[in-house]
Amino acid sequence: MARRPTIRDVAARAGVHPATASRALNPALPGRIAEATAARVRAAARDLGYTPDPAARSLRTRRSGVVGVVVPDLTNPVLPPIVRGVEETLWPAGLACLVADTDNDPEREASAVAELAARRCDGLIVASATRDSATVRALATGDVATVLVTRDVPGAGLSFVGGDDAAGVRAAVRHVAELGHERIGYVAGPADLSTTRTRLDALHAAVAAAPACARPVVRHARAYTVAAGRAAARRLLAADGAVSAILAGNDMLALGVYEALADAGLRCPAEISVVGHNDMPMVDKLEPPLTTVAIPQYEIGIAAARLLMDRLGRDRPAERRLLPTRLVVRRSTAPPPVTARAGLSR
Amino acid sequence: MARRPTIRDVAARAGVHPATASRALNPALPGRIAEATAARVRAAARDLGYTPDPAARSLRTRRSGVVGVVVPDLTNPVLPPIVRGVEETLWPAGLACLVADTDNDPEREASAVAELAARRCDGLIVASATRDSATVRALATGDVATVLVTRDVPGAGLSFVGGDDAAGVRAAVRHVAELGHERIGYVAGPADLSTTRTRLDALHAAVAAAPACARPVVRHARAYTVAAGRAAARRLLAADGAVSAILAGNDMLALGVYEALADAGLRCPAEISVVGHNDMPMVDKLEPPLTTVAIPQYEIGIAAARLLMDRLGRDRPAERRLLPTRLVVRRSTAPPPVTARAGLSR
DNA sequence: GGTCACTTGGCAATCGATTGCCAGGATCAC
DNA sequence: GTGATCCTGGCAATCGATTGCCAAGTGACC
Repeated sequence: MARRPTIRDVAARAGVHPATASRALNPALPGRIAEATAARVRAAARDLGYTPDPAARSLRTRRSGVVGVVVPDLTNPVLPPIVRGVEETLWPAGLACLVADTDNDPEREASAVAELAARRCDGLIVASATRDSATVRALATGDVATVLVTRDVPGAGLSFVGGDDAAGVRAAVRHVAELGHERIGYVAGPADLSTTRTRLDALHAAVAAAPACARPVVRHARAYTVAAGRAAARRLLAADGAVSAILAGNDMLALGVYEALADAGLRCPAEISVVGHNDMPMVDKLEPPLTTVAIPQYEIGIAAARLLMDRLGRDRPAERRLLPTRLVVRRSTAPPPVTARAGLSR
Repeated sequence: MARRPTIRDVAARAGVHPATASRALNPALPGRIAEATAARVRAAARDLGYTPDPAARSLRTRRSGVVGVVVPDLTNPVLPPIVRGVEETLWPAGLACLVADTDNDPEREASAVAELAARRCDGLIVASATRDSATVRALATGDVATVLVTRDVPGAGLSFVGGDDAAGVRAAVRHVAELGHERIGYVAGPADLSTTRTRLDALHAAVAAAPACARPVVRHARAYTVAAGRAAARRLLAADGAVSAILAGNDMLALGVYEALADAGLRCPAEISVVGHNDMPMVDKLEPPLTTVAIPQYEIGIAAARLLMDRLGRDRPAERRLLPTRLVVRRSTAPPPVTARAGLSR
């Protein structure tokens, strides 16, 4: 049966040396081969349906044309748009995406990165990093270009692309403050993620900047899940029954807050307002539709891929890019009740 | 700077020939090399941090250790769990996943498959196939092992893994029939997808088998999207104002049905019941929570990966596997209203 | 007419691992 | 003691594309 054509077959058909054929087919070598010859080679390649063997090519060139994408959990609705952005930017540049899921497990992250390195990926896009990930930190000194997405590792000196969470949180706080809320609760995510830290810091700063607002009441959830959000929101409500607005570290947690409110018999937004973060699909269809901070996931993916490509080959300094976020006001936020539950505890 | 160690370095350190080192490291060659020697080689490899160069290996072995995964749209919540299942099954077997998104575009599907073939993928998992996809049909005669997921190409002779949609639809019809619904509407997906056909055929059969039921009223949506579902549901309601239950080809369409009902001022489930298909994340949090047919997405991914691995190398006949589906009854279904809207048109 | 520069294309080495074949030595049986 | 058999490990070819170097050919210019 017909073996795949090689460059020698193409060369033979075009009546030239394989080296000539190789050069004729390489667009990076303009004018290196006479146009007439190059055209003959291209025609031969087309007739034969020739595609260069990537194994042979990368053996010689030391580049694989493959980028590893490490995600914490593809099932998390935030990630697919990012991966799509990455993938759609990389394909046209001749780069393919190897996707590895870590399930938020540091060990699996380590083995995924090791496996990806063993496969000689040209670059890595990592969305799974915890703030102290030794695995990721080690990448900074390695020879494979790396871009972090969404989750940063402070001080590691790696490039990073994410949404401008701080601005989003500021907008959210301003929004509820303008509605008249003075006692604000915050359900934060797990402390080992940079997103948690960024959002929490921004929250404190923004609340401090709102003259009428009391110090926010903060509780950490153990994970960015609905169940953890519910538990944290319960603890928060138990700690301070006077909060009239709860912001959540992300939409999953906000869903948990919804459940905790239902458990406590509190109506949203009549009695308590809720704000999420990320603008996951479908949160506009909840009851009530969730007010949340939208982050440009797809664009983040694109930007990460571009940044990575910039860094391939050349040795450029790490770069940080924050893309604009936007507060999407829906119906989970409203002015605080006049019959002041808040008043009780004053 | 230190170049990556090669098998020659390992061999030199262990005091053996590279060929011996290669064999010592190959677990498929048990006893080919004396255990003492093999241990020495393994130790050397470990000390040096040796990992074989995949390019060199696959150049020689003609296998890349890479599987292409072609999805129609990663953003569709049905797909991530499938991809995870595939990926988590393939990694431990030493296979990596190249993911390509086609955005439901036949041209992009064709170029993705071509690109994946050019990269010498060992196998392909395709979730994007339309019933008549020439691209996919051509894979049946090619030399790369292929497994279709979720969407089949009838008569192509390719392996297929999906949910048992027909059983799911039968259960859904039985459910609404038992609730007392007699006039059933169906918002079907686009006709060029096998899932649409399977589900629609099952619907007709199941309704015909329910003695009390009239012929179902069917309208096709142009795509599996909320907007298309809404438009189709409107047409359906306009065509027959007497339906008391609407089944949808998938949950996206069901969301569209919800919107169309809201537009028409009809309450669900009091006036009209709705059933979806797929059990997407979050549909349990809609108002009302959606009754739908759950398909085992993650398991489908796993099964597809297993099937593919079975077919790698050996030339096995195509195989079809349907995994059990399950009707999840929530609150979007209820008995039809007694004040018979239906009665009006009788 | 001669020299020089430039263009074009060929030669052969190279990337790193795998594997068919072979040889030396040990083991065993007769 | 001799021959057959097995075990172990080495030799070298091979996979297919790329690229540094070189040589032949072409044209220009003085």
